[in-house]
Amino acid sequence: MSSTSSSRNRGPLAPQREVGRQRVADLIEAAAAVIQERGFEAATMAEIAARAEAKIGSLYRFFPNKDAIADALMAHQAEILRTEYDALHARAADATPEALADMLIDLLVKLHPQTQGLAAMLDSRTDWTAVRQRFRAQTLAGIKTALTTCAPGLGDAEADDVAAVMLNNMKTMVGMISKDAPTSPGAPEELRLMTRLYLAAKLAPGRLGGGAAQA
Amino acid sequence: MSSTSSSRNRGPLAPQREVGRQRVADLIEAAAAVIQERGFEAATMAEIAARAEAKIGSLYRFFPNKDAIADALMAHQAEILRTEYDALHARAADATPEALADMLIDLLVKLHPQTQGLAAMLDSRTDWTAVRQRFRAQTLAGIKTALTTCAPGLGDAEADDVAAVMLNNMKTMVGMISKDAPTSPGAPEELRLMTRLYLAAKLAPGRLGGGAAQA
DNA sequence: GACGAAGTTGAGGACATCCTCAAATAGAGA
DNA sequence: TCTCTATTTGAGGATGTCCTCAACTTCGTC
Repeated sequence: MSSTSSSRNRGPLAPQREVGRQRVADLIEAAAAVIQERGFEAATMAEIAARAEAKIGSLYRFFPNKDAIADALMAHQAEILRTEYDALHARAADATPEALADMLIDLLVKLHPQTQGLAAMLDSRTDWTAVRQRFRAQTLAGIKTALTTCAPGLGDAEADDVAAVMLNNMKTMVGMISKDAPTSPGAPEELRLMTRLYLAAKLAPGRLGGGAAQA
Repeated sequence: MSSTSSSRNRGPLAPQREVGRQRVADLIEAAAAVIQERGFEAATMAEIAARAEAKIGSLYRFFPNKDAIADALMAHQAEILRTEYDALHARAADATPEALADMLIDLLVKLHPQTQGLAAMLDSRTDWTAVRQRFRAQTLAGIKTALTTCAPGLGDAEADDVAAVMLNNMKTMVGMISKDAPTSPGAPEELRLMTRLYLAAKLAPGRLGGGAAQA
């Protein structure tokens, strides 16, 4: 019954003094690091506190339980996503499909270091589908806007479909570049090539023969 | 220090009587189901035993610890992969790139139900990178062989790269089709289209204008 | 300096899970 | 039937983690 946990706990208990604000900042940073390394379940409150050079009691002063830490991290990540996609749309207006493909791919790659903690959390908890879907929807909406901004002629349903494919390509690229990924060296460039081919075919049909639109 | 756990425990303790063999089979099946539902960490020995209608002591008679169960499941999955890719290579010889794209995608989709437990395990344990990479390498080799069988002219390093991209496309398709995936309805077909476009460009260049081989 | 609120500390309660083990039972072969 | 071994059973030990709480310290304000 912890599926609604994210609504039960109102993030960190607001600190009132400067020392408290610093504590909370340190704790959040430590939590992100530990969760990224070990996953959410395996990350222990004790280790999070230790990494922030705090005692376990201090951790529990500001975060009533483990889920509250997760909530705080999520709120942080959601804000980052929002601002980044806003910035993207401005540049999507007059871009070629190939350029847009690069922009989208590079965006997630750039965001990756800050988003790693989030990914670790969403991966390690099966019962977080609601939160996961909120993030997914937010990201898909951002991509879709970029797509239709670039190619206003794209149909609505089709834009959804293309956005879904693009999101997966972006995720794949992040996975390939990620630290412990034993991918073959040329794979990222291949992925980029495929993405460009695809977006060109979808957003500027007729330029590449447009072919094979359906089996 | 449980990273070498897979080599410490020699799978299930071999049962000697028919009733024992049935127990082991039931336990493995139950373990696969529970791990798939809850993830490896959250799956408890008690629940696995209960689902197999066995007592906890019976579970520990055949599997000395939790990791032994994981090992048994992995061995099972590896065997499935091996036979399936062998079957694939026979059909890859005289296939168009588009047909090969379909074959590869449909293969993982077909395997998905049996592979779900494996995926759940590899996802929930950070310290399983060695095993994860063994599976990844095995699958990549299978894809690579299919690719070079279909297009003998493909270079060796390039085949590795293309295989990596294809594997990710296959995984993405599985994710899209999977039960709790809120993907837009046309997305799977879009992914298939992209995969076909890409393989055609790589394996039969010159047929689609070959274009944009590099930026 | 005195007061009260904010923040610190760490032992330990509550609970869940992995795993053990000794006694009981079932089944195959002599 | 008798014996020996495979298998079952389930209470409970060992361990680890989340979280509590009451005593203590620090800091801003009057």
